[in-house]
Amino acid sequence: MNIFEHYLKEICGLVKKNKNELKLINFNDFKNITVETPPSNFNFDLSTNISLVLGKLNNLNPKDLSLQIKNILKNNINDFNEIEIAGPGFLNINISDKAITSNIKDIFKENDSYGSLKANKTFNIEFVSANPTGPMHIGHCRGAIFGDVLSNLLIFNGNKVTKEYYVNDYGNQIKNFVKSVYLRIREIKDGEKFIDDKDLYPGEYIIDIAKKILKSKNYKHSSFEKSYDYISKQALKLSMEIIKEDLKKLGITHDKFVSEKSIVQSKILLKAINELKKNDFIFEGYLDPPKGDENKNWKKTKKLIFKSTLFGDDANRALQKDDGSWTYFANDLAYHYDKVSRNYNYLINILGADHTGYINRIKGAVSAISKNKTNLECKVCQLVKLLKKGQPYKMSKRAGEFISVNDLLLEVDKDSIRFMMLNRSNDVELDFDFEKILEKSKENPVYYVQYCHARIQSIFRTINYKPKKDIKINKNFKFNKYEKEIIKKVFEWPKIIKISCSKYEPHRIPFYLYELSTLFHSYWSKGNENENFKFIKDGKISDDKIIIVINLILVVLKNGMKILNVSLPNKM
RNA sequence: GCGCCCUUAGCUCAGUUGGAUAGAGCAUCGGUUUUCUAAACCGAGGGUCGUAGGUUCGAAUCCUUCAGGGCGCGCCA
Repeated sequence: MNIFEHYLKEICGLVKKNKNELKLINFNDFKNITVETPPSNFNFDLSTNISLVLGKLNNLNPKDLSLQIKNILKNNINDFNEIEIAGPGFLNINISDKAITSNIKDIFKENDSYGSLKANKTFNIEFVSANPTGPMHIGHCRGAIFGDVLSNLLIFNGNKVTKEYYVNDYGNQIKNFVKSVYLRIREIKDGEKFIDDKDLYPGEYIIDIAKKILKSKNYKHSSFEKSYDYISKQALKLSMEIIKEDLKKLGITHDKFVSEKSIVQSKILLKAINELKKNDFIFEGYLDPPKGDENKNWKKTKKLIFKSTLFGDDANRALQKDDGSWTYFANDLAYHYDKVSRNYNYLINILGADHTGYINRIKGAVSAISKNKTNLECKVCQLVKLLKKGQPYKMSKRAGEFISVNDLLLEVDKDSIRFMMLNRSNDVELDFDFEKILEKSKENPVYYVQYCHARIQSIFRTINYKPKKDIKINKNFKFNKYEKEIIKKVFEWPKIIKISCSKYEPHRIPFYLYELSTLFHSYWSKGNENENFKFIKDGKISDDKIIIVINLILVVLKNGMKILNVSLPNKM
């Protein structure tokens, strides 16, 4: 039930039916014609630009056209009460109280699916994919929550979503990680002091992993080379457990974990390379040395190269290293080959800002693999600036001085973190302020929205109301202007879902919920100014339509917070 | 040098995929509680939407120029 689309259809249908009378020839499939809420200073429910768009298309004066359309609408759509022509030719419309109650009924009927468009597509969303070399830090957190909520959003909208984690358990960083664990084991067992090297991981958690490995029966203390296989297997397992634990605490789960190592060791990589070779997307040749700096390690060697410039990348990209082994990109290309073969309608990757430069080549790879059939969308989350006492915190996983998710959760609850991380567009940097997030006030949006729910539950407790599935609506309800504002806001919910889904922008949901909460708090407070607006009198609800309005708010609040996976406490 | 993102009120940011007089929060100033939760509400002031052009009935939104800030430009992952 999206009332805007519902009335848009009705209006367009009527206009088309009366095209001769209106002297309309061109329609252009009613493109660009909208029905929306007019600016608040106009006291109307709906507004359409139909005369402006069709007027231009047919070379007619929009105001004259408006006048004619107005008459047609008035005579044919019972739901419309008052219609006004405004500005350059907008039609502003008030809908009848009867129509409002009928629309409300539909919302209650849909209840926990109100807003869903029942899209029924399949998505694969890859997110987090933090290297299993240590716990998650606050920077990973944003992308993790973004990906999780985007998934929930698309699921709510009727799609099937696979939430996927690509485990980078292969390559030099892993070797260094394993070496770090080994050196810590030596330190514990043989008293050899751990010497920090810029390539190694000095963090405390490495010691914990080392201790755990030492405890296991199967560990045999030996040289690095001899113990490598066992340590790497165990260390990676333990490390992934740490990450999964962090994710769990944040309320995030994945459906599928794909190991880079397994991709490399399988035949997928060669299959992908061969197919791209066949289609002339790969050649054997030489690359220019990297621009800018004089790279002393540069060797000109012949290798396989992907033609990513065909897809708008700055340069073609190497698939093999100097020694003939595969590059990270080659592995990732194979991984995406696998994803494409799984036949999703849409692939989405959630990346950190430091991976922006990687987008063109991987999108190019997917285009080449799928022959342009599969679209990969990469959503970039900009940096999180961690502030504490006004001072920015620097995070570096390498140095072992990062703020881990675990540290963060000791001070801030999961709900606040989730809400805060989404309370910005992914395209802008996010200030994450330790002080602010602990505040219990309007400045902290999560409390404000939760408080709205707590107040509603408090009303229900006071009047001893048990939420029912069938909510009775009296057809003769006349809603006042405060109530109408709330109802109109609730009517807009499906539009929020639609645009959030189509643009992959979950941040619109917390903003919307905050605005809705503002309307509720304001409505509630009317009773402070005027006794007649009090919700409760002598332990009973003062007016039945209040039950309707707050139940409406509840429908959207619950649906919205379920998507965010943020709790709605009954008491605060 | 190149690519991506950002630039909207003093500060932090929204802005319904081109609509009408550009909106919130914080901060500032002034009000509201013998009361259903004041973790709240009401009011006031505050704007050349970075700059300069262009597209059109109409631009914060689309195109181009320039400026400022962030991130990235490996045969690392």
